[in-house]
Amino acid sequence: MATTLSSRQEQLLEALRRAGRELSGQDLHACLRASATPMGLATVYRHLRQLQQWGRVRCRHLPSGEALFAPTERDEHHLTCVDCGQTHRLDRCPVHALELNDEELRGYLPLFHTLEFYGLCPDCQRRQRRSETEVGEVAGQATPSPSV
Amino acid sequence: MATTLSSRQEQLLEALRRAGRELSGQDLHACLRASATPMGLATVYRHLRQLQQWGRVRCRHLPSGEALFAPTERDEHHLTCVDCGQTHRLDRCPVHALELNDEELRGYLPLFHTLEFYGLCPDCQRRQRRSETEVGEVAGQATPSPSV
DNA sequence: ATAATTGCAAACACTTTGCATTTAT
DNA sequence: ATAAATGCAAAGTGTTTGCAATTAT
Repeated sequence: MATTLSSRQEQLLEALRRAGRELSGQDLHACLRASATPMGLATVYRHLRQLQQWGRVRCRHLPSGEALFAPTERDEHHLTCVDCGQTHRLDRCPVHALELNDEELRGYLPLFHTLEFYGLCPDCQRRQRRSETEVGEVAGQATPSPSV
Repeated sequence: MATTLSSRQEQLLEALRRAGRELSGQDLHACLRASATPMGLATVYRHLRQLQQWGRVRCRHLPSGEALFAPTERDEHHLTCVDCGQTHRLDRCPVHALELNDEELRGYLPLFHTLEFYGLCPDCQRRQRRSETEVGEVAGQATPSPSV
């Protein structure tokens, strides 16, 4: 496993740790362009990719497509509204207890996982309910099964 | 919950069901441009977004950034190599038994979740091991904790 | 007649790449 | 002296948007 990080890579990882929240590539660039050793956008992305391949950085995408990065050493799981995109961090990870068996692992060396819950936030539920009655919704279909 | 799908939306959903695997927006466009009622790329994306907001379609992104869509009625979870991007579908979902408590749910109406495991596939493990000894790796760091 | 849907092409945002320059070995 | 890392700007990719034309109500 590639292990010795370059100073640039340490710099990126440190920025992610300091931020305490997920950052986009552009965020990181903005962060680091101001630093003592400014980093160009291309370099940010080049190292992010490498760090991802080494399993040191994870990346998730919002419904909007925006990619957010975080160090894998920090567990990050979320509850996201499929409508407005608002997300909340989950404090506990319901998967910790779970394991994949050998057959499922297919020889993979597990590094990390992501668990994202999607639903409708209260506001969007209200908004959708409102617009339905306005439009005079007809053909009722079963409420989406709340089997998270 | 918006429920009455337009014929275009049905068409998209049907294509995703028929495919039996995740498709990209471009895939869908390719699929449907040939159909009896060809669909433009913009329309594909417009409806995909709507279907996502309604919780009928889920989307995940490969490490490459490519977005893949599937109907939410089909459970799709994966094991992905962070290095080469190869992914395998998981047959069972280890999360089914789990639930979020009310406090965690924050009033959300749960629609679906995604659970993605990331690691190194056997090939990439070998390749990395090889290149390390070649280069003469020094500063050893703990193997990434296999806590999936 | 009015409103909603569509396709096309242009616009867009984010990411990657080519290449000349700089920095490290 | 040789190789690796960097920044810049250009190119690329997938997705979104503006708008005029079409279709449905």
